Amino acid sequence: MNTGNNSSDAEGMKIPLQANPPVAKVCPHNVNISCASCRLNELCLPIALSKSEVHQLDEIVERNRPYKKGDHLYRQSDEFKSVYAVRSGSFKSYVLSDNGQGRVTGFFLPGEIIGMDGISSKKYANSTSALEHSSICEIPFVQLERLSHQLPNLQHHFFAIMGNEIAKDQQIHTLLSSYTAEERTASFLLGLSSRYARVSLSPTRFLLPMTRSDIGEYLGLTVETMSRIFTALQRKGLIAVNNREVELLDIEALRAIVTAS
Amino acid sequence: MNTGNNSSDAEGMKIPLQANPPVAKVCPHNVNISCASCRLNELCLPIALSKSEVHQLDEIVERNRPYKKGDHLYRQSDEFKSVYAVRSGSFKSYVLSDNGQGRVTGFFLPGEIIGMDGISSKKYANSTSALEHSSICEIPFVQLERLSHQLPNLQHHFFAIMGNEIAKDQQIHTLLSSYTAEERTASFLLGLSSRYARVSLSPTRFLLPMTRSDIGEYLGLTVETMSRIFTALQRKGLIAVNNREVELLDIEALRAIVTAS
DNA sequence: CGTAGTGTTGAATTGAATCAAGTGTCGTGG
DNA sequence: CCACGACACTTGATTCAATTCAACACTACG
Repeated sequence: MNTGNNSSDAEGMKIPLQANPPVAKVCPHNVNISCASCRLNELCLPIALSKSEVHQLDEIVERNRPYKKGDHLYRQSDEFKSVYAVRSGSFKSYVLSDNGQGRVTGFFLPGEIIGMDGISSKKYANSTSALEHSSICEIPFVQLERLSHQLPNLQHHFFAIMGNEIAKDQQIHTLLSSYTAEERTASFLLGLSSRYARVSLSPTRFLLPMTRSDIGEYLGLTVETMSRIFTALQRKGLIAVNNREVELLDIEALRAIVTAS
Repeated sequence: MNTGNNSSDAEGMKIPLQANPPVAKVCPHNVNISCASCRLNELCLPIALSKSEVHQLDEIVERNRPYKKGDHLYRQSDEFKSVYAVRSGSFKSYVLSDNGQGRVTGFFLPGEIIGMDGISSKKYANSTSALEHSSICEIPFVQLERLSHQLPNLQHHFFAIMGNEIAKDQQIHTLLSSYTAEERTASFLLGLSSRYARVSLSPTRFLLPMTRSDIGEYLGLTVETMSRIFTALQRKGLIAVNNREVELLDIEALRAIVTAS
């Protein structure tokens, strides 16, 4: 009910769209992996938990089969049931405005938590779908709360995760309310860069899992503007773009653009 | 250290800037009031707590003396120590951009919680100051965490408060990324309206505690645009404005503006 | 191989910013 | 209690960044 239409392509072996594939030999979409052995456990929910605590967390985590591009984790106003941790691939959250066009509210990379907007109203405030072949750990919220009550470390950490989300959202508020198109784009690219770095992927070369249109909706700009800015940044020698492939050639200069504001 | 320069005007008896003063006879800035007897306890942290639980919460709440207009609760990158519940008056959070000009990231009315952006980084991400003579309950976060661990109700409720903040921030993301100046303003006024209603003040007549410039910074618009939009909405007969005094004359029409997007 | 989705580029348009010049309001100190 | 100064707000003229409209190129996938 709250999960979208998964594909039947459960054994998909497609190489992930990351420029630098992870070192681990296991398929990143592998369903049979515990929190304890997950290469993301240092960044995800298990952070700061002891071995036995991680084991308890493991018990409540549901590892769904992989999601195909476009599959939904949940849809706007579905009943809130779980939060999700991205194990591989990437997702976008979006809302549909009354006139039909969507607005992207967030992108999620491995190790990041999805769905916290539904906690208070008991309904998800947006829809979330996979941008590519991806896999997810689902954490039923009632059980997460119960376990948090038992494990102060987990409670502390989940407060921190939510606080971080709040801080990030406020940065975006500032970005949208005062940055130019170029500043927004530079900031977005730098943000992606550090998020890829966090999961040990190259911070300077990566594939964008989302379309220009998605980025534009996220940054409050049109596709055309996105395209023009990418071209402009490339002409200035700050980045190299080829379709979804991006290379950041001059991080300092990009940072200077953002800070200029 | 983390609190700004409070004034010595502890016994200030000024009538609060609300259009409809609260029914309670006690001074709304009164320092000596317990959570149990606070008229906001149905909307604030004590929600859903039992009598004895409220009593325990009471023990950790610090009721500082009132803040004068402009006094700071904390400043950007101060060490995170507490979250704050507004008891009376109002506050704004803002960040200063490198070129010196500020961007307002939030307004806070009675019963609302301030400071959650500092939880994860252990530093406040913005500065927060009083917009008028105001009073606050300070809740040291370490103790709030400890108590949440003991009281599942409190843990649950604080998760909900944070989730609500996240959902709200995402709505603003959408607003900033796709609404026109008029839509933003209408949405802002309707938002204020329901927040005043929540604390039993008139949803149609209220005084704005913040300047046009504050609103503009919050909505990503200039003061001049704010002024023009207010005038335009007034000419259309949707609102009546006189300085800080606002009356919403046609809520449905305002809603229609917002939904039009 | 064809088609739908994605991306690019150009020209015209426009909503809001900027620049500029005021008036109104409030709190303070003389 | 009034006068002063600082700040808050308004209104108009002009500019500009980004959107819109339009046409086309690329790619990827069934």
